[in-house]
Amino acid sequence: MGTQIDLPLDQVLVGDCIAWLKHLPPASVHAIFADPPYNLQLKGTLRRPDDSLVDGVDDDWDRFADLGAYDAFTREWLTECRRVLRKDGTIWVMGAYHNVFRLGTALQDQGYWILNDVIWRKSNPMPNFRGRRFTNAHETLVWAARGPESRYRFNYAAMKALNDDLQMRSDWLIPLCTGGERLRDDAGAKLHPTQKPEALLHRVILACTAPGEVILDPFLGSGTTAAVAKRLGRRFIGIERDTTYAEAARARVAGVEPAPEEAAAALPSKKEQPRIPFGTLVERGLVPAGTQLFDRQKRWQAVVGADGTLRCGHATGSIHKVGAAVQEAPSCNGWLFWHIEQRDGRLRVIDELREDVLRQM
Amino acid sequence: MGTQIDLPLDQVLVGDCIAWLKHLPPASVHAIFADPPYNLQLKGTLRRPDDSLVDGVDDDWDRFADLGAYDAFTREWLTECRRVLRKDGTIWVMGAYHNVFRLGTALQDQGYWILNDVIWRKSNPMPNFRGRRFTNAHETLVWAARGPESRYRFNYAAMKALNDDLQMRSDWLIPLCTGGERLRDDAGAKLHPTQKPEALLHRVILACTAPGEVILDPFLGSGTTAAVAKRLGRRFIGIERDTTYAEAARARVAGVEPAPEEAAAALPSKKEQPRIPFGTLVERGLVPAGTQLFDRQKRWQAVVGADGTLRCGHATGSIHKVGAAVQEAPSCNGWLFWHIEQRDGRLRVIDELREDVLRQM
DNA sequence: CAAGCTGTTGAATCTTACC
DNA sequence: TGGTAAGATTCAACAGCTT
Repeated sequence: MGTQIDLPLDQVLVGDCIAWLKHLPPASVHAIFADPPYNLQLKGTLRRPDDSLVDGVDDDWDRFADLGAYDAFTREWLTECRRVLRKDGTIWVMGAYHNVFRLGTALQDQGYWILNDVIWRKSNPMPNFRGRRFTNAHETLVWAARGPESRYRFNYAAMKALNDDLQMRSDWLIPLCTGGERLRDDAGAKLHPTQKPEALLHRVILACTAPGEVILDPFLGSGTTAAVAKRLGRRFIGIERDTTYAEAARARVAGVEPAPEEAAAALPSKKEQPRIPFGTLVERGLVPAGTQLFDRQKRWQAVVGADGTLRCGHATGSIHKVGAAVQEAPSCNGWLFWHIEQRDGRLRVIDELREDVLRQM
Repeated sequence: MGTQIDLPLDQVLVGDCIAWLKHLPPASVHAIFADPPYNLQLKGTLRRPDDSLVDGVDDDWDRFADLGAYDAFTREWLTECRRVLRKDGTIWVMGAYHNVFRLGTALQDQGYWILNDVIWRKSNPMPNFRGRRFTNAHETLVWAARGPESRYRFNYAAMKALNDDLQMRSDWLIPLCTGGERLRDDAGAKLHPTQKPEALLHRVILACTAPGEVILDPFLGSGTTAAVAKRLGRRFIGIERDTTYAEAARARVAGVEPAPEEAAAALPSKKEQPRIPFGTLVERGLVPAGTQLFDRQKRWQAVVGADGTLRCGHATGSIHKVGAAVQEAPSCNGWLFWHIEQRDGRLRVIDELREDVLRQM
């Protein structure tokens, strides 16, 4: 523990993270959280359907000449991180599909031992405005030990408590950082383009550190890691090369009140009520494509498509839309309107099938 | 399309996938789904998937040699896949944290263009018995085009329909393959250690192929890809080196009943429907020359010319150009902006007239 | 005050057909 | 091949205002 005396604890260091890391003593921090540039490679502009402009990440710090340059940068800071990490420490590295495969490969190549890949599922992601891909609704965190033999810390009980006494899974549902939590400049614009939600860091820090231990963030940005660390009674070392961000992080941390020691345990988790689209019943074979559906009096019949749409004469669309169309009604709850014919000839309302699926989950 | 005659369609090919891929003509398949082995073995050879390797590591294994051998194998079959893939085709590659970073990096290095990483969230994952990690509750699918300029297929409307008229997200909740769907041997043991659920392949195939197109699976295993392809009216090519699995897959496919043709077709998007110029409505008398058009709030009005142009003050041109001009917007979809006044005085959007014409064709 | 309506926004690799 | 024009495309959360 003597080396900790030399550590710049609870400080925001301004400058290049690789240079700063080289100044830190070896095997000195218990955990690292790194949210490096993603190398998004955006081209042109993107507009929403209402013609408003999307404010994409086009900052200089996210531009690299090519994948090779990005890999070289990644391997350099990861090498220094591994030197600085204690033998029993763990590292979190975060990214999206643009860069996360480079990050994971570099971690493995350097001898880190991956423990989990954790999915941050965004409850409110930005949609895909042009309809050319799936909504990119998540980011990935790779959690790794220093090596395969590491006796790392995992606060299993705390994670289970945080998840209503169920084992914490590798997929986490957490909203974007918006509203009052989002730092803003004097003009009311977001201060940092990619500020992470405190809930995410709360879970990360609680999972792999004990109170008083040191967590290092080489890309501190707006200071979420430092703020949550202080609130949870951990020590932090933050490195940030942009002076504006670093200043904002310092001010933010200064305003944080550490939680009472006994309260640093758990926040209530929001229980998730899964929504079952009709298409799910089709995919799972409960209502195969081609099945005929009927209303209760068998006045109408419709055919199920592989994509979960119904077709009845000219009407095509969701179970609700087609139900409304055939009745010439303004709206219709298709779950209660449509039925399948069972083997014994009796009708069964499809809402009961949905309940079967819900029970399985 | 002539090359398709040479393709071994709807067959299960037994043998090494790289050798078989080299025999297939270039640019011949519309989509590829690959669920490769993620085991590494000593001396660089690979064996088939086996649950036992997750944590057990041999003492004398050389980590670099093993990762290198896995990478070499990955790059070899991905190279052949890229040759066989049509210019506008897409590939799905699936893995877990042990191997998916190698897969994604290899894809990018070979020029593939990642479109999404999709998370298969398991509703019923195996718990982590020792409580040393988060429950590993997901696997990752990487979806990629052949290159950044590819004009790939994405059945956006079908995916949206499958999800109750909300954009399909990158996280999919699907149960493990269990119960009656799981293939078993005579002793009742599972036939294949990693049989994928049909619901997963249903969504994959529906997202990126049209009926009649060809999907290739170089690691067919128990044949889920082939079975779902047949049921959805797609053609398949399956490669599997284990004769037991290959035989089981053949028998499984033979028992599959294809869905009716109209059910297998995905909901066509507007882009895929034949284009109706606005002038057609004028020609056919649905919107006679001289008709006045209004926006929804009747803030502007325009007069229809005999050539299908609009005139509104100084602005003259297509319905789109004039719509954009009066709003001073960068662009405008005139079909949804302009309305005609009906006899009862109510407004009707001209897009509905276009749909009437489409139905008559 | 509650309920409802409007406008804004978030790590974005976001079009295609025709000439 | 490139240039131009047609026309397709959004979800959840929050803030601020009206009813």
